[in-house]
Amino acid sequence: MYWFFPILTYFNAMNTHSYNEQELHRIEELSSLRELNINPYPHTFDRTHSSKDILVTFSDENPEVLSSVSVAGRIMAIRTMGKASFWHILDQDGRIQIYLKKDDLPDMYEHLKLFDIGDIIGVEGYVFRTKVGEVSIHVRTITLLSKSIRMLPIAKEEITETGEKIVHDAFKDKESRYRRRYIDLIVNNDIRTTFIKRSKIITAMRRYFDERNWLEVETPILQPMYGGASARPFVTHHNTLDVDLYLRIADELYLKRLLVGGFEGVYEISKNFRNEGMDKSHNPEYTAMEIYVAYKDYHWMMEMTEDCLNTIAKSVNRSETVIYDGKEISFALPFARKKMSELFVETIGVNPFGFDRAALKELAQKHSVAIDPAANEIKILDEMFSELIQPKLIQPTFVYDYPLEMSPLAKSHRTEQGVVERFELFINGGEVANAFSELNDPFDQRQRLEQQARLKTEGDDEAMVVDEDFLFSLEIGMPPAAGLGIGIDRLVMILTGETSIRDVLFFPQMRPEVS
RNA sequence: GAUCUCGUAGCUCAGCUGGUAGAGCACUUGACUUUUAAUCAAGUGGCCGAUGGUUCGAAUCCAUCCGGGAUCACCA
Repeated sequence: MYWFFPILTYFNAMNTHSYNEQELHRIEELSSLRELNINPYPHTFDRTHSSKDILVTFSDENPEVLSSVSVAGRIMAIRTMGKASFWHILDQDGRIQIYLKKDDLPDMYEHLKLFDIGDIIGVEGYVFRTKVGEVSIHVRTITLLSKSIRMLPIAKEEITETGEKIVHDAFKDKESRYRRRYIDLIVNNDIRTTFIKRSKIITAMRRYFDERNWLEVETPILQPMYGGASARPFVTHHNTLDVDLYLRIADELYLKRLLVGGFEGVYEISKNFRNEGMDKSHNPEYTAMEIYVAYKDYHWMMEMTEDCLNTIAKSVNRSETVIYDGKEISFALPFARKKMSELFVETIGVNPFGFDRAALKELAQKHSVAIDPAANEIKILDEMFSELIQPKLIQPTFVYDYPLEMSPLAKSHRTEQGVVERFELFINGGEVANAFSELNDPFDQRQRLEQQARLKTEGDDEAMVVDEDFLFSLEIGMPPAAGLGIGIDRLVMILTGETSIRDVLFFPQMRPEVS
């Protein structure tokens, strides 16, 4: 049947894209393959091993253990020496060399010129070690599994005498890598391991919570009213209901409703959306983990947080330390704990909690912190903290006991006035986690939200809105509880050593390309 | 949003104060039955991000725009 699919058939399906000369040549190869009765897109292939399986299993003493293996992967290098060829194929675990010899592939060898870098193939053969010492597969049968039409940017890897790996002509243009991440993943081995580690971090976190019988739940992304954080939302529209809906900025208020509903430990790993700027540590959609545990407070949560992160770090890095941005970060227990007010005293010699606006402005000026003239007390305080103190918090540090006005969903401190039971975890000067003893007094919560609503009418477009149903749920009664949010992307950045959030997201947000 | 910087072949990059678009890899053809950045020989391949301007002449100079990166501002 295949000979009824000449190249003209393909032209009908390829009008929308432009092909260069090399790509047109590959499309011609498709026709040649079909004329030879070689299906360029078969349905399955049975593998016995991955590349890594073979490399770790092979032994020179007992090579016959691997006398018949089947491996599949993408052709990454072709070195033809007349009647014999050495290729490298890449599967999820890495590369392995295959050896193709004309004598052993009498029917296929001459057709191998129809195979290109980028094609996915399956091979069957026996494993041996070449003269030069590379464990390789001596191929008995080769099967085309997917013909590649587009050029792959091929980097060449050189192993120096000292064993150092040099990559020549690596695919490194950031824009192309982000826009065509699938190519990046094929070609740049490091980024693949980063994403594998990202997955393992999330798995380790989930395992930690599941082992403690906390329930993973899902709450709405499309919300009639947004809340749980201070941020500007995305707005969308539901046609049938004819209402505007918001993409969630946090899942806090829904998870607390579940505590009201009787669940005693719930968590969600959620995509959140914030309609704000983008930079090395902000993407419009990002992943957060929020967890709420009944009958606990923020002291307990601090211990759980450090233990959880310590467990994850050890699990994915096999080490309590990681080098980040040239600094050694240690996840060893316990993490440092600093009261926010004490940090102020340590840094500027005074605790500014409770200062009026004029006094705060003067203090900010004294320490050269630029302040928006319209900023209220809390914004000035916040600004001073993030300018003067936050950059110094390199090792994991819990900062706790925040000013009440900064934290409308946190419970008032049991002994201190004007302070809430809240902590944030900072690593390398960046905020990684945020937690409180959750406010469950419905009257206090109403006052705080109404204060937020006033700020909103005064022009603070990140202030929260009053969610009456949430308040109603608190009136039904929420148990005392501790809540924690962790920025997953930032945690992944630190544990993988990546300094841009775009390098821990498969598909970071980009401006659309104009065609 | 502001400033700086980049955009040349599929990839990585040269291209100087304006004068016929270059290299390596990749690709094509040929040689080579244990190579590994394989090698050797000969080739193909470009709207020089886009649009205007200056000029006899623009990849190069100028302006605007479009994308990216970095820094800053806002935020997690």
